[in-house]
Amino acid sequence: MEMEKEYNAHRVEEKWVREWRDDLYYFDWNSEKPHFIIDTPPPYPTGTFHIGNALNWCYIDFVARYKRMKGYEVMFPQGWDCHGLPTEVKVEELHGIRKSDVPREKFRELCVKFTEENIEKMKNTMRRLGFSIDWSKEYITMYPEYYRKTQVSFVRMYRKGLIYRGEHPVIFCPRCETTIALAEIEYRQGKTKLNYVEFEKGVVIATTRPELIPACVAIAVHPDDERYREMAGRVVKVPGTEHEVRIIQDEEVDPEYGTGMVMICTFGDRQDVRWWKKHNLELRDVLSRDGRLNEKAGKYMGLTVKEARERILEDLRKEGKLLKQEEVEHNVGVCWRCKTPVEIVAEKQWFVRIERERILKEAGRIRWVPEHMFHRLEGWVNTMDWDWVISRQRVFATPIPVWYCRKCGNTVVAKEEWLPVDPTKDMLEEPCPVCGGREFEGEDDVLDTWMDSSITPLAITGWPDDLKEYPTHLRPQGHDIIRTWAFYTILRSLALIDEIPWYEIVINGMVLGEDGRKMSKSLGNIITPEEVIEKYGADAMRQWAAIGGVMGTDVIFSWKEVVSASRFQQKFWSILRFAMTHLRDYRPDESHVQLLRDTDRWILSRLNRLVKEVDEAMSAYDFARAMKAIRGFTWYELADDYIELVKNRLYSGSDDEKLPAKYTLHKVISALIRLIAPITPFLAEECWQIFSGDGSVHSQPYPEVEERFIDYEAERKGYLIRRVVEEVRKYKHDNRMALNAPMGKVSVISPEEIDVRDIAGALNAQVKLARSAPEIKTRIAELRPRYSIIGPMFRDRTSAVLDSIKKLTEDEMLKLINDGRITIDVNGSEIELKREWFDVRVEKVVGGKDVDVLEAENVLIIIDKGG
RNA sequence: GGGUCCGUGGUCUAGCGGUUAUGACGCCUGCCUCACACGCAGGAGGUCGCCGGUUCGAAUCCGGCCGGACCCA
Repeated sequence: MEMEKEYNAHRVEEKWVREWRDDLYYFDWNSEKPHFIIDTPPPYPTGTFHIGNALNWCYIDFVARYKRMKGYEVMFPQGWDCHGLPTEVKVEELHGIRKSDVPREKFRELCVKFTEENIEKMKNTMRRLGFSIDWSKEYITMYPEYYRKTQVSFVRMYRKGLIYRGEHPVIFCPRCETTIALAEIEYRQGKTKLNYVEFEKGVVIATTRPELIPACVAIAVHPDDERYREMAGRVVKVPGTEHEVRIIQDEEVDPEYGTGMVMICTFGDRQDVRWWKKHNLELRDVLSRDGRLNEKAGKYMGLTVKEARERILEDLRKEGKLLKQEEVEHNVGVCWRCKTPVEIVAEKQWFVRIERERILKEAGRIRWVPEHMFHRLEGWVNTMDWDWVISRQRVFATPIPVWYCRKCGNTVVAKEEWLPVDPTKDMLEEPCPVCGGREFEGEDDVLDTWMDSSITPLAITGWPDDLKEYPTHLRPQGHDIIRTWAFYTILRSLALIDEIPWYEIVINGMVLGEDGRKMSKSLGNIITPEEVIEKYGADAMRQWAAIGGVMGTDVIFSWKEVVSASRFQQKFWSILRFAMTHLRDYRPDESHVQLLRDTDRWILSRLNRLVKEVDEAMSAYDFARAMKAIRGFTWYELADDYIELVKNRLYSGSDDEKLPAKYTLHKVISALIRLIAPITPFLAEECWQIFSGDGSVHSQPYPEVEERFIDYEAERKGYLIRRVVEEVRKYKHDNRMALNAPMGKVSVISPEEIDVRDIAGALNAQVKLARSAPEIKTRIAELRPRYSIIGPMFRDRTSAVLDSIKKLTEDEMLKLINDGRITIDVNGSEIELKREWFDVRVEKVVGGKDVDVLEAENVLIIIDKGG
């Protein structure tokens, strides 16, 4: 097969997308190989697989392909976390309806159809990127076979007392008209007015939320605050209302803020909730879920929060009770989906109990990569003071499998064998176990989407019917969802089966735009995977992902990196193209090992150390190190040096000279193709077909380190050979000679025996090796101690030793060089110095005028200019 | 306000106790040398954020300061 000069990434990649069969990646529970199960993130099917997803999946795919080649049976499933408000909103827009305009069931169907289409779109991108997903393990949370599992998890946790229904303040998003969990709040910084409001003479509170004055249930001051000490216990009237509140004391009041007098209302913020609970205060829930004040707000009833704010301030001003307003910085909690400021309301909701100590203790048993990401979880768990609200007032979600008896109000939770159910349409067959009533109200709240996605490791391992293996091996995810997905999954796994969900969790960073900022529409710095593929192909993009950064850190998208990645592919292709002209008919034969020359042994040693390094880096999820090592070796050692050195031998050497070079080239190419396979699967496959044609590269074993080839002496010799060639090339360059210009006779004077065959080939010169050069006198110009040797050897005596070295005479230095050692006196004690502790720079006195002398390391190169 | 991570040539980055600080991109010079001009061979460019401390020796360890990012209140 003729290889084209240019590597055509698009043609190659599209070909393999078509030709690879899905069953190449099927996971088999019955396989004898050690299993490696990855609990992959189920993305939200928005219809676009964005570049952040791409980074995450590249990492997963590197691991999956690497582990497969290392002999593991790898499960790389793919799920879709379908439920949730964004889809509801999209569907409403798409059909120009409100969800209440059509029957619940009909609306759900529209959402399902919409989601299915989005999944299809995203799958195409994922296939094009070459991810080795086991599509037979795909799960979709909106389908009954999955959400049945969510419902089973609900029922089991309810029976264990870990889920309860109760009245407690919860975060509420007026825009989404639903409760949300603490984890779903974001904070936005902004400016607002701090209002000084006089309740009575001497009782002036400072508040940023005057609209909640009707919800005031107490006034608090710091117990040590001299100003208000005698006021504690007093009862004051709340302006604009008929009710009265008491002044109480609490250490958490900040005397410095405002007047040092704070109004507690139900509820302005989470601090209010804490005070309300601690002091057992009355509940004045003036805010309804439509975002308007209710009858408890008296004359302000029916106003929105914003309107109420204006009206109340106006009234206060009229009465002269608004003493002053000042601008302050404050943080407002907003809904993470729609960025609307959230409110706190108290309502009957379903909750999951949070066992903080247990979760932290168990989470500590999981290996976190990078380690410090565990602190994120720790920090989050330690600030959670409420349980997890799991009921949502939405439609497109897993139904809560519960009914309420119309007669006695008893709560009936479904039995497992009834699941899946939808209590809004499935009626209960059995009578109420308490009163025997037959009339029930189905729960029409639904479950938080995280209830679906927090059981993914269980779902993929067969729970609840047939749990095959647990914990899973790896959870790869972004640091943005530590407090949600990671946290909830750990919680649920412990709650349901008393086991951690995974042995290991690796946390990746976010993708930033080329300007180093978060990608966003408004900044216009969004890059899509599609445009990267279109310009440079999937492998180039995957290389960017690999090399972009260390696990856990954010990665800046960079076209430059993508371009240099595609250049590397061309380089790799060219190397293969060269190699194949010599390997076409070559069959590797162990008898060729004895013919290996210094350059061959050098590159083989380097290759095997490369395999070791890349293997270690891959297993530590350090893809950047792996990729950099591969690139560096391929480009700067194999291509620039080894190939340049052996070219002459391959083109015009004898068989005994050619065969070891071919043997070496074969080894190196075979290993390299397999090393790059997890990162650039398309390039690797194409190259493997040309090189070997023996099955898919993705079914090959990972290269093994062959210890017999690791040879530091060969590496030193190889290094010397490269240095000699480098020096002479520089000489040719400086003398404006073409690099391949013939140059007559060259003598290499080396203290060590090195093979000059390839030096001669690379320089286009006759090269002879000599051990000594009697016609050249040398003078020691500099004797530089190697601190890395001398320091550790002499420790605190180093300075003294160095001083004595400085005092060495020329003769003593010569003796050291010629004999390899010399004994000197250091503060009265005898110390033997050795040749190898020094770097030596010599100046030479040349005998004949027609000779140039170069030096590399300890080697002299004498160029016969008469040539 | 608390926590975490991070400040290395113009830009990005490796190194995290021991020679003259790694590499890439960009820049300059020369070369179409039979794998590759998406290339080859050379070259210029750095007070390793600042100040102290530990040490024979600090980009590297410790403390403080300055600056940035993220997470949380």
